[in-house]
Amino acid sequence: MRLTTKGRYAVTAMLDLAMHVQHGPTSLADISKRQEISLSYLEQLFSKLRQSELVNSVRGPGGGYRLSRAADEIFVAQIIDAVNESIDATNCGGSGNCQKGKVCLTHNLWRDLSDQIHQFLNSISLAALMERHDVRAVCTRQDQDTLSVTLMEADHS
Amino acid sequence: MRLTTKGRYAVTAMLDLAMHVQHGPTSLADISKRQEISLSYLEQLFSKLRQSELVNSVRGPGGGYRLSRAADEIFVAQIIDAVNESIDATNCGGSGNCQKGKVCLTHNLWRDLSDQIHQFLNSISLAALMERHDVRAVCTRQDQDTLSVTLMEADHS
DNA sequence: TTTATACTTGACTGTATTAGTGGGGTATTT
DNA sequence: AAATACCCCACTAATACAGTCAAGTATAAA
Repeated sequence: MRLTTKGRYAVTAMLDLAMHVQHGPTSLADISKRQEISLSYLEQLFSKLRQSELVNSVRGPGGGYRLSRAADEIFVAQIIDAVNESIDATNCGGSGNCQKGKVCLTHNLWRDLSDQIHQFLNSISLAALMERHDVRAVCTRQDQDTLSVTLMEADHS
Repeated sequence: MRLTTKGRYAVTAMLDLAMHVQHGPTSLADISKRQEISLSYLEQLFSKLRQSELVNSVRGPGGGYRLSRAADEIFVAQIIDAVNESIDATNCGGSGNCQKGKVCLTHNLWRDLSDQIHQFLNSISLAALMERHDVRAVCTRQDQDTLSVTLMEADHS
């Protein structure tokens, strides 16, 4: 099992998308600035998120990505799954053939752990995250930070 | 966060140790046979388990390892910790400086997840695992398998 | 119709960690 | 003394992450 920057980036980006629905489609460039994630890397992640039908894309100027369904119908576990971070903690991938076709000594422990984590992450929707005060505060801060950066860039040109 | 073969091996080996206390110290060679873990790799893991004072070693013939305290005082989380598999799911290691010294958009989500996992793994002792029927069944199977292997080897010589 | 925007795809690279190997030790019992 | 088993260090192959680069295609606006 692995939970690394990859899955964290994916969830962060999806939450960013959810927090900016009111401005129409969100470009990866915007997400990249706000969340400080490499644009090219975001492209890879969104390719997978699109394949899993978690987002829709709109091409051309003013385009970007949109959530493919309501924020209360998208759960953290689905996002992590989409970018291929397995939540499974067993060695055998849950099949139970860890030792010569039979279960190993600790198979059920890892199965229980996997269930626990999955249950937790599957109980949290993007909508639930959006309602959190800490999330709203960070979002406001990020919007102001990137706004002032944009103004400074305009100033220089 | 990472939970791989490394942590699984460590827990499995510790449980094996716990299940064979009645025969005195358990050699790594025995664990290696029963659990199908490379002996050299086990040595590395037990070096760390020893540093964390989870096991004691007895040198010389008939020697091996022993749990350093009762099985109901050793918890799965401690074992995984001992071999350096971090249970922390945040990017910042829990410090909260993920984005320019402040928290990132999803920091608290990962903190909550880490708490959840830690709570779960810290609630399970080796003693609790030993009582499980599935664990006892696998243990019996392994003892018989390695016993017959030993007999066959004696037969050939 | 041109042009800029922004998505799309694929190949490629550096780095870190895991998982495992191998060889030399040292301590202790028989 | 010889066998056992811990102890320690250096090394390797494979894998996956994280990121880069480059060449496209689709579309809206000018």
